[in-house]
Amino acid sequence: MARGKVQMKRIENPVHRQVTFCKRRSGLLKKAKELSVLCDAEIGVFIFSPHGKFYELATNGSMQELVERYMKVSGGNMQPDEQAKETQSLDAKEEINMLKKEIEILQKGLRYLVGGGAEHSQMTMDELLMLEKNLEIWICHIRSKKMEIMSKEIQLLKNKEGIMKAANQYLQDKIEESVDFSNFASMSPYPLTIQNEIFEF
Amino acid sequence: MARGKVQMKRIENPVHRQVTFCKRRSGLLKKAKELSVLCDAEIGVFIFSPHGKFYELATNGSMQELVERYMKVSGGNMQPDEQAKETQSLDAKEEINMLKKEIEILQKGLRYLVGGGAEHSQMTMDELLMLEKNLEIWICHIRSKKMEIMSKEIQLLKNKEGIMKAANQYLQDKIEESVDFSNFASMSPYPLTIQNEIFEF
DNA sequence: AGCTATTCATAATG
DNA sequence: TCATTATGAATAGCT
Repeated sequence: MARGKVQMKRIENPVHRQVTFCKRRSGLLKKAKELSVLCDAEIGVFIFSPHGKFYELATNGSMQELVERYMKVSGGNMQPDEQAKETQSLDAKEEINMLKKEIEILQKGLRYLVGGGAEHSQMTMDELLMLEKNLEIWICHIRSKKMEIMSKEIQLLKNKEGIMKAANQYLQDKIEESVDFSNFASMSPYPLTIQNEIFEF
Repeated sequence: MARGKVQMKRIENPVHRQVTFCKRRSGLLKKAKELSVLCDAEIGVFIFSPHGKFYELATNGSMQELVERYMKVSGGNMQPDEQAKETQSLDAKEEINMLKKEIEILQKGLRYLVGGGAEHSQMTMDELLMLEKNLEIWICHIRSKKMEIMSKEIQLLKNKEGIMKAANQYLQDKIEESVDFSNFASMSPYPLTIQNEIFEF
């Protein structure tokens, strides 16, 4: 340009840089307008100054329209973030509805259950019957669970008993053996205390 | 420009227009790049040709970033739709979190109260006993509530019965009176049907 | 900000 | 589409 060609690199002198920014910015915007008018094109320009100031030109009046059009055109190229936000918005709504439904159900159940005396003052006879039935069912579940646990414990104890008996027999045999061998008959009368030490019950 | 000043209006000749569009477009993008480099600015340019073709320049590489930055900067001017979507997204997230928390609490309560059939697989015997006891207490509450309701209904019916009896008596007396007075003895045998019309049961 | 010398962009043309 | 060129436009450096 005039009075000396400029190097295509950042102007280090801040004053120069600022001045040039001003001048060229207006030049750019003017050129953009001209192109728009002459060639019937729609043009949008963003300019962010190094100091964060923002300038824009939108030849059709609304930058939003341009941005939206840009979104459409770049379409599939929509950045993951943006696209995510888009679908997320829908997902969120669905999720909220789901959660609300779930809460409603839970609350109904809780209200039903917890009501505990005062709450079911407004419940109808039918609702009370239903609730009673449900509670009875749950009690059945609980009792069967209890039975299950107890059965397991019984089985476990039976197994232990079997093992203990076998061990007991084994020890008794040994003692009898040793009595025969060394003639210490006084060691045999207490086999049951020995097994406890072995199996750590 | 060269060889004749141009009128600042749409170039009607389509060939000229297309040529000018090409040249000026590249010129504009060049200027934009220069401004960006010289002045350390970030610049984005959209160009939509009249035929729908799309050209863009983003000095920092990503038009998306610029668009997002534009969104931020234009902030308050953000179009209702966009802004709504934005806040909606945040609101939705918050709401989801709230709802999830609520569900968690409710589930905890329900799990504690109900055990829900399968849920108490990990419950201890003590917990099961506690739960069973609670459920039995609730059933008691419900049954007493049922009794209460039934008592009230019985009382109500008894009251009605009393009223009906009194009414019946009253009517019978009247009829007897009228029999005495007008000698229509045939009207007295059906006092019970009359009371139904009066009390609308 | 305004000026001017100079470079740049580009309209017209081949 | 590409190259050339004459000319208007843009602007760097200065005040």
